[in-house]
Amino acid sequence: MSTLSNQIEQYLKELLARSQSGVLEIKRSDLAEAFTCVPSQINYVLATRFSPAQGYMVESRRGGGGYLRIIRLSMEEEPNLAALLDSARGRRVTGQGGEKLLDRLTEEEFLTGREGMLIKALTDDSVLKSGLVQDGADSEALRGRMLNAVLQLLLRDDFV
Amino acid sequence: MSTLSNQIEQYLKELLARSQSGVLEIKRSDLAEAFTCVPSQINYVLATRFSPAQGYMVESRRGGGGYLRIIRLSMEEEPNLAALLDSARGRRVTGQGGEKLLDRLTEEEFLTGREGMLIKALTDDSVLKSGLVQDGADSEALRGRMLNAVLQLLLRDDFV
DNA sequence: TTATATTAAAGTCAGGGATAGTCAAAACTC
DNA sequence: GAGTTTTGACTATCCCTGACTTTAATATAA
Repeated sequence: MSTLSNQIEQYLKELLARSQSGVLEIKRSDLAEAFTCVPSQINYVLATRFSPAQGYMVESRRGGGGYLRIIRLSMEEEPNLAALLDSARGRRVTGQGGEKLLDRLTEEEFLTGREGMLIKALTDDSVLKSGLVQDGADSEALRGRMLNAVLQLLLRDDFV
Repeated sequence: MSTLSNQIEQYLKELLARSQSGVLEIKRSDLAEAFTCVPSQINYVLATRFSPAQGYMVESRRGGGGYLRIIRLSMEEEPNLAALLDSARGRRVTGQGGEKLLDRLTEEEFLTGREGMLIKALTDDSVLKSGLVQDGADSEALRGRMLNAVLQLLLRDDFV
């Protein structure tokens, strides 16, 4: 009844649930062989069912000794962060808006003072807008992606 | 899980950690025999994991009585950090290059593990290269400016 | 003693193997 | 027919090997 993609999804989520650390490492080729499908099928499953919006993120490595690493995000444990991530998805963020968010994250102790300063420095207009005209154009979109990456990282189960 | 290269890397780093002087001298042929591989495998490991950018220097000698000498470069003193900043000014930095630099700054304890992870996430290709920007070139210039900003911040007297 | 040959290292580089990623077309489901 | 799933051809990245080159020490010859 269930599609192959659903089966693979269930299998991965079961392994992940058992894993305790919230991290699952597996070889794409093994997985594909176990389910008798082409390897790229796995990428489809990951893309459609293990996105950050769905509470997961995926890292990987190619070449000999390559792997997939699926990481669970603590959406339930940190509803405030999860809500922020959700509302920030795909948003452009101004310099001021970014500072506000970072101050808030620092105040609520999701970030240390140093971390807040570092991220502010990295997301400052003086860094994102180079002398070149074109770069500056969508610096706010870039800042949005950057802050999104921060929120995602803070939600990682294995981020201590 | 681990590739041969990883194992050799770990082995060498362990020996290096045990040697108080930060210098390790070893014969390439012995090492290759110990790990049952061709000698040139060792060169691959040295090139990919013990580069100057990663905080190591390798000297060697051919012929009878030849050897490899791996030297751990320490950044204990601030002048070295300043020198790093100087050499990085205006430079474009690849994703790989950025990761290596951040790993090193973390290992030398200029950054905490969390800070390193945060900055890696912020300077990742997936963040810097939007779907809209075709030019990978620009993302490397941007990464250079970002890492420069990190180094500058680390050098500030009032940055605790 | 000097020159040459031999032996014992390490270096380089190109190619093949092992993975994973991308994308568009075909196949399937509702 | 629209949306979803599945497939496979092509690409990117990392690892490992072997043939060939270079350098240094030692042995041998003149």
